[in-house]
Amino acid sequence: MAIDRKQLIIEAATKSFSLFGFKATTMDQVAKIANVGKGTIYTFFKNKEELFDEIISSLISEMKRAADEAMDSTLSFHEKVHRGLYQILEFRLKHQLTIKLFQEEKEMGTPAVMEVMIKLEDAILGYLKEKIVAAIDKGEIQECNPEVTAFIMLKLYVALIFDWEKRNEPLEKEEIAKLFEQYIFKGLSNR
Amino acid sequence: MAIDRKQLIIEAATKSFSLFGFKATTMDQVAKIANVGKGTIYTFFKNKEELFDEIISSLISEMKRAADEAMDSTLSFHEKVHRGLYQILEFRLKHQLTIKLFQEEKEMGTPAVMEVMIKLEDAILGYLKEKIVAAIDKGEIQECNPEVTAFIMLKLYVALIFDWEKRNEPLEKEEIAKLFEQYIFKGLSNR
DNA sequence: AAATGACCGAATTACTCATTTAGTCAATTG
DNA sequence: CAATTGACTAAATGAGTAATTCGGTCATTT
Repeated sequence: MAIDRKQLIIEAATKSFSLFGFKATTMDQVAKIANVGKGTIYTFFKNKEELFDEIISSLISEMKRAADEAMDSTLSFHEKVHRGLYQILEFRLKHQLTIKLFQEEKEMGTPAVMEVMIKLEDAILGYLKEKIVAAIDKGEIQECNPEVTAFIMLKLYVALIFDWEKRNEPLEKEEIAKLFEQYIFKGLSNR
Repeated sequence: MAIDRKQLIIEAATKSFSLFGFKATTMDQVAKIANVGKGTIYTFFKNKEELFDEIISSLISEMKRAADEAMDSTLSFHEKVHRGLYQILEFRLKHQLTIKLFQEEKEMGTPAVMEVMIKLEDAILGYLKEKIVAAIDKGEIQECNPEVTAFIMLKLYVALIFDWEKRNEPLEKEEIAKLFEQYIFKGLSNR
């Protein structure tokens, strides 16, 4: 079969979004990098935003997979959540595309980027919520509101990883796990 | 004695900062509202920022006073922190000036405003830290790092009061107290 | 001595117009 | 003839610039 043009376009766009962000990426540029006529892009994607969305959807899958891989079923719930969340947030910290988008969100407030960041947060919250519900069912943790609990866990992690080091020495991964246990978990655990 | 020009200037500036924010407030405007020549302002304050700083310093005192008033010594540490923090954040939510500055911080990133918001956060953290150290000394709570604990408490409260309601029904004061107890306190308390 | 407001240079804003861009579609290709 | 293309268009952008505004000063007034 001939080269997969759709894949070429996705790869080109990913590269360009990672390098220049959403706004500064032009469709002409994507077409050029992909070695494809601009019109071809529009046979696969309705518009620039849809192309962007498709890329973000894969990113979300990739994140979930990374989080799942960081856990294993022998771990306690508390260790699972710590490793999963840490993995996701580290992913955010290391991945070119997420770094660029994070920056574009706060520096320029590009609407399409804002939207996508909400989607990303929702995906993380949904993922967390799933784990929490499962843990409640198994009696690993107390009854609690899964939405609020997921929200609090995420906020705490973001605060410890991103916000704390704005004004202090960064915390080690182990310290974060310990703090998480001390503040959240000892209050949640059945034992 | 004649009218207190310094006080007039402070009142005029507070009014204008509250109404238009820091950047959009002109010294001519402050002078006009205060019924004072512009030059007079500069006999009391080195520049616009110093005038702003003095106003913020009183604001911080006012906040601390409000927090202190919301507590009484018969309360448990957990109730004290809840009431104090809630008071401070509600203050932020209701006070014209803080609302305007909060908005100016994220929408325009005015440097002078950013600086002052850091100062405000530091004041809250310092205040909290004091209460935490006292509680540790009295054996009311476990040993813990007071800086990190203050930081986590503030972040949790801000998340529950400001961030949660961006995408959900606002939480009642009682719910917030309960969540705070459930997630933070049960893990901290000696009993 | 205290207060003032006209004045100044720097910074910001309003505006304009040439350029760029997202998306279309008639022509082209294999 | 289905897939691909890039010239084309209307809309958005932003560089350049003229005009205004602003923070701060200081000679004058009270």
